[in-house]
Amino acid sequence: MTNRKQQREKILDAAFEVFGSKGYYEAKMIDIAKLAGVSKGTLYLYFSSKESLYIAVNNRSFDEFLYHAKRRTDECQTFHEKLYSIAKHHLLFFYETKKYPDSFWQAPHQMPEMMGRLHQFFEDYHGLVAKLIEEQKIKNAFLHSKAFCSMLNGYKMDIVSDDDITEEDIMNYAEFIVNLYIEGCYFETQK
Amino acid sequence: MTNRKQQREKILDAAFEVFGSKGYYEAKMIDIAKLAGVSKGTLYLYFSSKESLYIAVNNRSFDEFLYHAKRRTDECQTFHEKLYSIAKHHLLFFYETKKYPDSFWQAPHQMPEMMGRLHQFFEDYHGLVAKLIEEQKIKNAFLHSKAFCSMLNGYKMDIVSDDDITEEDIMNYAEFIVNLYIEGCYFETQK
Amino acid sequence: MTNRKQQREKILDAAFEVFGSKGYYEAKMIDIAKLAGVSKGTLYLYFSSKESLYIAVNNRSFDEFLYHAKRRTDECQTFHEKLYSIAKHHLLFFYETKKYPDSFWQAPHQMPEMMGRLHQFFEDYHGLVAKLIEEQKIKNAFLHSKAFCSMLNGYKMDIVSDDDITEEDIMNYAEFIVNLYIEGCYFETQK
Amino acid sequence: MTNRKQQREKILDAAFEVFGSKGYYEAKMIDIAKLAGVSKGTLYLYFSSKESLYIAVNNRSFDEFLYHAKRRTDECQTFHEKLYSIAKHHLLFFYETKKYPDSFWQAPHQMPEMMGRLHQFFEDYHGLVAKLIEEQKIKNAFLHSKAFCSMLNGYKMDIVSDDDITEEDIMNYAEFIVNLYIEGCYFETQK
DNA sequence: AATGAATGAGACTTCATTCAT
DNA sequence: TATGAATGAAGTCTCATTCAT
Repeated sequence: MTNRKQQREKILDAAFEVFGSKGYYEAKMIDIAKLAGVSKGTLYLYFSSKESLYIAVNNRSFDEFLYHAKRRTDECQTFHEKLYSIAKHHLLFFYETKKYPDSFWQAPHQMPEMMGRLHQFFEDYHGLVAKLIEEQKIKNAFLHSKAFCSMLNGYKMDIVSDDDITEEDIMNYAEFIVNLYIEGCYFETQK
Repeated sequence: MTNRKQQREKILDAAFEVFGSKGYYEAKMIDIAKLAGVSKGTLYLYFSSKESLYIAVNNRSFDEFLYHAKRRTDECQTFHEKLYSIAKHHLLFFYETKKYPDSFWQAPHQMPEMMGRLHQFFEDYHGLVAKLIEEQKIKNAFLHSKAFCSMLNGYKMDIVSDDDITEEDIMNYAEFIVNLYIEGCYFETQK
Repeated sequence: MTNRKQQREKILDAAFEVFGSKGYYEAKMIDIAKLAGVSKGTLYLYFSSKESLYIAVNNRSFDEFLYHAKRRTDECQTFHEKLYSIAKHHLLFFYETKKYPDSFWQAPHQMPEMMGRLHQFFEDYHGLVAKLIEEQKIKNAFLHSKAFCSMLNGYKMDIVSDDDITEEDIMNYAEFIVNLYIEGCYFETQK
Repeated sequence: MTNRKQQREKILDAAFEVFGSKGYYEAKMIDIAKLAGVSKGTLYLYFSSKESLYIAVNNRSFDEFLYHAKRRTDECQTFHEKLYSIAKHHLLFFYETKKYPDSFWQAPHQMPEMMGRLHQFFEDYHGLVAKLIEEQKIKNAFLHSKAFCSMLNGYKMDIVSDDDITEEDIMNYAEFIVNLYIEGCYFETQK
């Protein structure tokens, strides 16, 4: 039924919040159940274990992230614009989910399935970005993609822990990183 | 006694291994004790709790990392060389401790003291790098530092999960990142 | 559910036995669980900690004791009868629960909540007795009450440790104390 | 050596304080050692176990109490005076050691040797008092003694928990109890 | 005689998961 | 389908006691 699907989504939403704000180990099934407005037992009707619920949450998150990343770059024309759309999307994701900082692409060790899925996500994400870079005839596009995305990642902690940060700051960050990546470190310096 | 200090180090070494390979939550005090060759109770003679042991391990790790990072850049002359020494040191740290991937500067949530210490470490590290950058008359040196170091961080996963990676690969990575940072994305491209 | 209340009572009963016969510190949660026929974890569904279970046991005991003490004195007419009903009730409580000698109104130190509750119990009990005494126009009724009840308490150890004591002995004790309290030490002596 | 005896006393003093203020179970050997100014190991050179130290502390306390009780009654003439000296001594003991309320003649269950010793103490104490009572040709002197001493015990909690109580209050209590015991409950009432 | 580092049994408590209703 | 009471394995931490120095 669509009802079953709705219930599943409700649980995933709750799990996203709880896993995201507490981390996998501090998150308790009972908290997720309460937040979803169902009983503990019901969680197990939809997901076979805490771990599989965690993986499902992440999968949904990954898919959504990639879907929007792709859609937005497709709407852009120039290389600069495309990179900028990636950067914005990436940083805004941090900004919009800053209440759930543990939801950011980390896998608890000793959880091989999740590790694999995480790898695949990065593969896909970097593949997306690498394609943009390749179009510029730049070699080692995958390496470039990792470098570029890593710079974005590096601002996560700032975004998460700075309470006063604004959406405008995010845009400036994004612009800064794109310029730095394209032109190198002296881009703001008078020659 | 020097003996007491040795014992403490022995425990810290064991804790580094276990926390580093399993992560905070999957690490068990009994495993640390066994690896250190002492009893469970002894751990508590040196550290008041699992959490404080974890923090002590990280503190030692941070201090050592910063100490060497500083020493090595001091031995270099040019800007390029200095950045390269940072990059090498950073990536080699990942490489040498790849068996303990969870030892890389992550703080479990809900552990405020550790979070604070982690912040301070990054502050110190970025301060170190920012000084190098400032000497080049580059503005927003702290932002630059975060971008540069984040690129280094971005290769962590590759280093950790690629079994065939060599020390030479590390050097090439380092060189690549320094060039990318200084010259921008077209540095290998023929104009 | 009535079931939930029954389960709670079952646990309280078991806890009364174990705490009562071993004392707070020697009592083990696992023993209480076994005696109640439930698992360790179940105890914590009904009581948040060993300490709170202990307090709950005592509260129930206090309430019951006071309830019956009051009911029985209300059925009596003369001062002598009323005191005698108190004395009987008090000593019979010792007699009937002699297998659980640690259940007698002691609070482990370092347990402030329990200490407070114990105080309140004595306040209530002495208030009950003091009212009887006041009706006799006797001054300092609270002091009298403490003296009277203390005499009863003084026989606890005899009752608990003497295996051959009978219910008749208890009655004689009670009668003795009432007479001693009312008439003074020469009540059995020929002038 | 006398030195050995001094050391022993020092430990007993410390143990009295710690056991007395925390109770047997909450008292830690390390605290006793620290307070005595010796090491943990040293405790075991003088006492074979925590339990035997506890018993030794109590034994010393019992002996001292009885010694003084006896000496003081011997100095009195009349029955009233003798009872009053007992009452004063008993209540002043509570008063002077009110910082160590757990030192008052309680034996943790599951400690048979201590239970036995406690019994013997009461036997001795009541024997002392019973002799005074017997001299008055009162029958059942032992029962009387228990009643009398129990009344004294009953004020322990007041003495311990009332911070503002004075030595004069103690004397009044003592006088009150002696009168009550001798004359009965109407002793202050106008006939 | 004195120390104090080391031990390890054992206690309380948590929580993912199950299953009767 | 949904519940939530019950389970019990497992983990952290304590502390009396020992023993090499």
